[in-house]
Amino acid sequence: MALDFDPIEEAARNWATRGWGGTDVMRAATAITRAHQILHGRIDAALAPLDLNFSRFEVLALLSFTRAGELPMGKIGDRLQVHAASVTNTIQRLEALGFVDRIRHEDDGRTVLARLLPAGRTAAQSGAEALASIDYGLDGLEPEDRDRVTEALAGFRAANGDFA
Amino acid sequence: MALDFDPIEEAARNWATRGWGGTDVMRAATAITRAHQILHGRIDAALAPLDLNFSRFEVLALLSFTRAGELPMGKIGDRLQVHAASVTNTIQRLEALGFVDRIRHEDDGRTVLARLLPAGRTAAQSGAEALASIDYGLDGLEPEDRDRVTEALAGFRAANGDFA
DNA sequence: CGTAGATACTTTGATGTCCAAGTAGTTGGA
DNA sequence: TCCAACTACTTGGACATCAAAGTATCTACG
Repeated sequence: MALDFDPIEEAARNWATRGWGGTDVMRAATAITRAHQILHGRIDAALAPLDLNFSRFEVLALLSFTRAGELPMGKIGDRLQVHAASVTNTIQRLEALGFVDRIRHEDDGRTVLARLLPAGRTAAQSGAEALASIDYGLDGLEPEDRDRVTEALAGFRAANGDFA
Repeated sequence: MALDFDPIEEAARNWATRGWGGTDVMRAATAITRAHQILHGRIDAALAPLDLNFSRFEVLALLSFTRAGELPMGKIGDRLQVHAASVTNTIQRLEALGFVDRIRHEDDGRTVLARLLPAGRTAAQSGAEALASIDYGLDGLEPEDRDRVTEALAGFRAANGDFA
């Protein structure tokens, strides 16, 4: 289904012809969007055999990086920048899969801790290997471009409240 | 809600510590994902007052670039790289808003053409202005970084079947 | 011709995300 | 001590996306 021209350049030409302005940012934004679509598809495909998708893997990876293997729901949302309701949903899936369970916080009755189970730790490890084996979906991005993209976008993220 | 550290660099450190490999691609992929989240949120917010979101705007823009202001549903999906069912859904919304209508193809009874209506053309114009006014969501991305991101990702997209 | 297979689109169902509202527990000031 | 405001999470509803199945139409080949 590949087109025989770059749809972004085509759109940029039309954009400029209409005098719509901001052509360079339009191109960059569209490139990011399309790259994300490709990435997301490849990553989810690689994780599917493990009953994971990217969101679920991110949670398992985050938990496996903590000392106790557990985190409050709210902290997970903060770190992964997703809505609290999405965290609830994701944790419910992981719980059904036997990868995590939920426990009450000792001192604060409002807080629910997601706790990594042995099967979840194994799944995180397998997921990391699966992602490494497909170059994290970035097969085709030249090594020197990887850091360039990372650096260019780091400034953008910082300027937009992603971190201080 | 902003963190006081870069969560990507933090994840990269943990990643490397665990010997999970592919740290540089992980950083690039995560940066693209987060940038996309920020972009998408800003773009949708800018378009919301016009009863549009990014998908709907893309369709209107695409139609406005054609000579006759109409395209088969399938072509729209090809150009925007979205599933046929999503095109059906998006066109139904745009139809309910009075921005497009659907007509039968003269020669092929299977084909449905989405046709831009005057209100839709106006909305596309307004949307383009709204996006230009927020720098297409890329406020904070330095001008010299814009083309750098576009170029770096063009190679990636081409290598992944986006276009020839 | 007639029909099997291809094509174009829609419908249905499963997922995932967000927002807004609801519930439960905590905290600080009168 | 008490209660109003705040915090943490869950629930329900709206939307968007995709996959797979269903419907209608077209085309190619015997």
